[in-house]
Amino acid sequence: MPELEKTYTPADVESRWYQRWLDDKCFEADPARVSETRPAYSIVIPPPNVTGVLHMGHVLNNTIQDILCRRARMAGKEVLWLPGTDHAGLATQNVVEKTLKKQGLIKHRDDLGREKLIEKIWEWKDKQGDIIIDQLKKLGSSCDWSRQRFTFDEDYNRCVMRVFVDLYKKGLIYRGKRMVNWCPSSLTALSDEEVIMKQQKGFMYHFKVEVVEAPGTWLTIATTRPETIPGDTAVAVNPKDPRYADLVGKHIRRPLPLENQASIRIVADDHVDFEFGTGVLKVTPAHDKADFEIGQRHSLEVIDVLHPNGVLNELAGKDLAGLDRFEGRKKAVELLTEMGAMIKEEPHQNNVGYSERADVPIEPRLSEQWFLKYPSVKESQEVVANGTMKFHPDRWAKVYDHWMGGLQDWCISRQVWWGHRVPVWYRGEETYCGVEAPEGEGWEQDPDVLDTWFSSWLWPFATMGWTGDKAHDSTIPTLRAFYPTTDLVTGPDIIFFWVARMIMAGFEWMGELPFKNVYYTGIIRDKQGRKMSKSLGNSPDPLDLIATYSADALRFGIMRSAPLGQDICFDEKNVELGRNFCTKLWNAARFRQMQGGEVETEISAALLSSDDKWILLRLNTAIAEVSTALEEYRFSDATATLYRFFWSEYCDWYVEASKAVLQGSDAKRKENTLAVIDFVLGQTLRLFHPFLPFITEELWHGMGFNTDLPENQGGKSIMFAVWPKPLDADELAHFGILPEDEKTANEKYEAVNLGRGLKSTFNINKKVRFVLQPNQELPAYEIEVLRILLNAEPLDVDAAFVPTKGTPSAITPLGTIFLPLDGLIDIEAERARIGKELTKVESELEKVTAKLADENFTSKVPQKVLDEHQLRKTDWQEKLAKLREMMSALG
RNA sequence: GCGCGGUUAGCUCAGUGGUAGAGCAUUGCCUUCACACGGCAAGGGUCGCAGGUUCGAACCCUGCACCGCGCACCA
Repeated sequence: MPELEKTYTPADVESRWYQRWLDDKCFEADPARVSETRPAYSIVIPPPNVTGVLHMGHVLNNTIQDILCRRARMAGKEVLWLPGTDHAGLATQNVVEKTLKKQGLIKHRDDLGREKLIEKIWEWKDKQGDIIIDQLKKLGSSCDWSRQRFTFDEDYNRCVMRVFVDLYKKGLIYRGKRMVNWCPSSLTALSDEEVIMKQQKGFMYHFKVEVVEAPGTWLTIATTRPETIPGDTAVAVNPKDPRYADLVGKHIRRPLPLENQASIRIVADDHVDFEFGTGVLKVTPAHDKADFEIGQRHSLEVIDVLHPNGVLNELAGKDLAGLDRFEGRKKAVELLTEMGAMIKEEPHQNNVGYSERADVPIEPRLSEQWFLKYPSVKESQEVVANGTMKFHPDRWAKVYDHWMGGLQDWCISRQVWWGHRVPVWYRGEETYCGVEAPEGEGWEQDPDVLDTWFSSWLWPFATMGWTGDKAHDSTIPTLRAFYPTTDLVTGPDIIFFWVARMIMAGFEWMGELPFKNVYYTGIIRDKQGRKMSKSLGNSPDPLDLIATYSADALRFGIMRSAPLGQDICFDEKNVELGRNFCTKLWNAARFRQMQGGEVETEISAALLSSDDKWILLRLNTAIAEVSTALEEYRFSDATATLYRFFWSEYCDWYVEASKAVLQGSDAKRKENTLAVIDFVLGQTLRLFHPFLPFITEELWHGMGFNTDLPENQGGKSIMFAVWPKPLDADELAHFGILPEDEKTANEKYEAVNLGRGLKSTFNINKKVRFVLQPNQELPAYEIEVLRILLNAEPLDVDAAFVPTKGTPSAITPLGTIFLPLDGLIDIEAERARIGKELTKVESELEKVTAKLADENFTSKVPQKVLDEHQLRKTDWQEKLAKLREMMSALG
């Protein structure tokens, strides 16, 4: 056995092992190895943006995926974790444009033009695009890097084109002039999902307009957007509103623009809520979705008063033209006030749609865009509703179902340059849609590119070689072996953007669901409960954390604080705890090494102590708990079990107890104890490996646990060692372990706790004499363990012990423990201590006695509960009697 | 407005009907030959509020409050 360094140096160890795993191709999946006895397990990574930098969300998400993959490998599965990055259309173009502007190379993208800018972005991608990939490697991610994909690779682009053409031919993709969400900052259309509603504090402006046919009659209109008045082409009232019934069909004079105070119609429309505002709605078909629809119903003119960038145009009139929309609003109020039309402005809270990325209010805008009617909706909705595909936690299924039930056509075209270009060409009146450009002269391709998510939704199969040719695809080994994938791990914030669409795409082009389980992580928040974000600067840099605490520590820390489906309150303390845990593991291994070299013998049933049996039973429990927790995606429960088992049970109790043998003179027993330790440590390292891949690998080899194992079962790497199984009934019988063996040791440990309590109460911090008045026969071994755990010197066992008056004592399952204080007895202190305990026991006894005396209780309760209470009562009674005895002994 | 989640020790959270738990933090003691990134011990909670069901409720039901999120939305 090589000797372990005194201190663990994770930085060296982690980079060394990661390189070794890569060199040995440990992460590479081979479809040919998949068989009935070696099932496939696959995950596709949620591709991070190429512009991305690793943040805590990635850490959480990828640690979970890595745990699932590593656990699957140890369970003997052929594992594919398929990695890659997303070209992230607009986001990436913005980043590169900004960089170029900063470098002073361009003032505007038009300085470069489409081709050149795309070239620049590719250059940037080739240089910077792998940063996040390298960061994922630092975390220990066991992805099959030989299969790394990019959503804008040539192959992938072809997939996107095929899908577009297919949908176009099916009539599901169409082009149309519609009201869309327009981002005046990015100058592109957005999908509904990219618009986030934000509450705004603004003003409601009330202004009056005169009825043309009845001079002197005025209507009051309430609006939040007076700058759009020049675009008004009607006012609307509810047909059932008696106040205005006689005005319908008449006209009012539109106050703006001043040079064109047109007369516009008063129409009746059900959309108008007569309880809101004044019950009179100004209708601006060009700048409001609902108004546009009213306009359609009443054949109103559409007057667009805004430039695409949100600046008012000449149709807004000479006073407003050239002003930004918000400046224009102020100006419009001024103008209305000057002409005496403004009645009042009152503070008003409303919700305004913002562009998710640019964080500016979007404009509803009439424009020509490409739309998609979602395919395979029914199957996709059903597969989740009927539980064939499982969501964890399952409450997200409801959210999904609700969205799927109210699908709106998806605006898929974007007016940016970086992305998959719409595969449609025009020549005069002709339109051509195809994967390749059409033959012949004079064709011009549609300038738009596709929404990034229009490529991401193909990720599970486009990354596996899909071509769309069914006959061919069915022969592709990767697709055959690994599609559908097993688990998807992602955030609930992209359930509509990505998950739902992938499900539909899966059914549409593979005829099958893309994954069987979806695990939704929580959202990482800081200590104050705020979402972690760049702008708040409250997100720690994971790489700093790795540098300070190690990747293992970061993984363990984040898993420990990530309960199923709950947001995560991140605290660096958890990472520190992870680091401490690794140190503990390292030292526990060193302790084993210091006890001697390799053990040749098997564990001998005859030589097992009660402590050995206890730890083997606790290990059994831990294995079962961790395995179940992982199956149910309860990662924080799994780490809690590991922590408890290893730190409290193994280190604090078992290792300390085993010192009785290890420091003793019986070589055979010592050998046997070491064999138990090796067994437990070996199993423990396996259990830990998915969570702490690096230190477990280092110790696996450092302790020589790999030496006698076959190459592919732990000889080469712990990641292929067999996942532990609890000892079954036969094995337990073989070792002579009975369930009650746990109790024997537990009683001993309880006695220790009570003895230590005495010491602490009386402020004894040296080795000191204890006397045990046993209530049963105790083997010498047990006494020695007791002595060591109590740190007693000596521990006398004396059934006939007569304590000096006032000697502190404790009633334990093994008998009464005395702490003789030879002349230092503080009778008052002891009386106070016993008095306190008496009070507690009396009150407990009272409670349980009262319950048992209540016929209402005894007649209705199951026998089991009754027995429990009866037993408890006896226990308290015994304890009470002893305590009284002790009290009276004090005089 | 509709829906979802949360409310348990100072903090982060377990705990789905039968004696209120863990880790961290705090306090005290201990540098004992694996580990001070450690050991041992102690203090600390009317389980958000009000009703109800039950022999018995942190847990089940109803209502309410507060925090967070999602969807929808009226100018």
